[in-house]
Amino acid sequence: MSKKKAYHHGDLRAALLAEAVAVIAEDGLASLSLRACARRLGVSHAAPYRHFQNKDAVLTAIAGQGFRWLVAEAKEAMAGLTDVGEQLDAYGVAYVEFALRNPVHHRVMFTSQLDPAMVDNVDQQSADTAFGLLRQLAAQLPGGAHDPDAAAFAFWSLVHGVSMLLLDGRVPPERLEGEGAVEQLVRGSFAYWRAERGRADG
Amino acid sequence: MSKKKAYHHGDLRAALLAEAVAVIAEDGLASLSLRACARRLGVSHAAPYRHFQNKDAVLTAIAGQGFRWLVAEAKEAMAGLTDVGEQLDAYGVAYVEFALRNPVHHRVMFTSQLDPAMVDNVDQQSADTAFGLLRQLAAQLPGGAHDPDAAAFAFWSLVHGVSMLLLDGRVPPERLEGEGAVEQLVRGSFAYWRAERGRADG
DNA sequence: TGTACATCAGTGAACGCGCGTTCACTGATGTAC
DNA sequence: TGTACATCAGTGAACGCGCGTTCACTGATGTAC
Repeated sequence: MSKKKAYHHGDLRAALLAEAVAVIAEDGLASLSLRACARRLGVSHAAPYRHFQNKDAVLTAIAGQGFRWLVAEAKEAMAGLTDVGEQLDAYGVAYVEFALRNPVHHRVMFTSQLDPAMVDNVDQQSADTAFGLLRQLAAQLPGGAHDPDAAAFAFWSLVHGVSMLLLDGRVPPERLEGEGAVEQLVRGSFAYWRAERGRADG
Repeated sequence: MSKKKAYHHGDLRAALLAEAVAVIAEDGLASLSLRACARRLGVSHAAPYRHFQNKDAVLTAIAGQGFRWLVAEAKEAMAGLTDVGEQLDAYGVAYVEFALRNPVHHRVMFTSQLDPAMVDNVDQQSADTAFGLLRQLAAQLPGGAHDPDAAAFAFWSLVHGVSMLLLDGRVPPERLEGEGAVEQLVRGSFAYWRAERGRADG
């Protein structure tokens, strides 16, 4: 049954995105090719062009998907929390967990040079939302002596840095295993900095 | 005079590294090719193979060069400072400034998947030194309630994150202009976190 | 200072390759009546 | 329920391309005596 090949794929667009992510995970961004994706999906190498304008459009779509997922997961992580500080921290943990769970998306979102002309409106909005959320939370922080932009920037920097270092394997893998290990690591980084108060320069 | 083409280039190895960096800066990592570098240097496309085993070796050499530069610059930035906290902060500022001054190196050092077999010993040492320095400083921090590894990790995360976000253009360029602007931004991030003490979770 | 020779850093032709993209096409699907 | 037709999502051949890498070669350079 499942052997019988339908002429139409069903959802080639989604399948291509997933396959591209898989290829990148296996062989690296540099060796991604639409032809290889098509081949792996048992479809002709011209088929992808029914769904994407070109190769760059596939990468851009992956980035967009990543931003949408990230926003959804961050919101879910914050749901139910009322304290702004706790919400911020939960966002941070969700951010790092998202990156670890979707390393290819994270890579494509942040470290590949995407053609801005290719970016879809909805995706751009999600990207803006991801940062906007942060900025909004920062603005609500009590004792708000901070410029919200600066605070959002500093916060994002830390969680982004934690993500990158973890993805780059700069932390022994055994420290990432087990329930809540990542969360602890992230919260540990927060704690480190907060405990640093009162040092030299103010 | 300078028009007369010498059969021997002089220092093709160094020239190739520089040219590769220039190509990546212009067209992105994906479109780096040794043939293009050779062409731009007015040398046959086989010439690079006198100096590098293959294309990957060029990238690895760029990463190695980056780590050596980073270590040198960090050390210079810390020279003369006696307070460990100040040294750490100076390291952090130097780190970000290095990244902004050498965006391609930073990218290659951290976001390209390099073949570990390719990494030269000296370069590996420099990479280890870059983190080792940090760890060593962290260990000397007064009031050392922290695990030095965790502290080094948290510190590195923040400066790495700041670098990545700046390189990705997530901060309006006008805020990076002018003497000391970057330093202020980095120190501002430190300050944000340090001021965060006493929040919710401990 | 001169010569012989080893070594080094280039050359240019050739290999085989997979890629992105376009095109005219055809089979499948959905819709109006 | 059946038919006609538009539209959609595939196919496969073909294009032109630049790439990485190897090879046998040659011109330049350095060294020993």
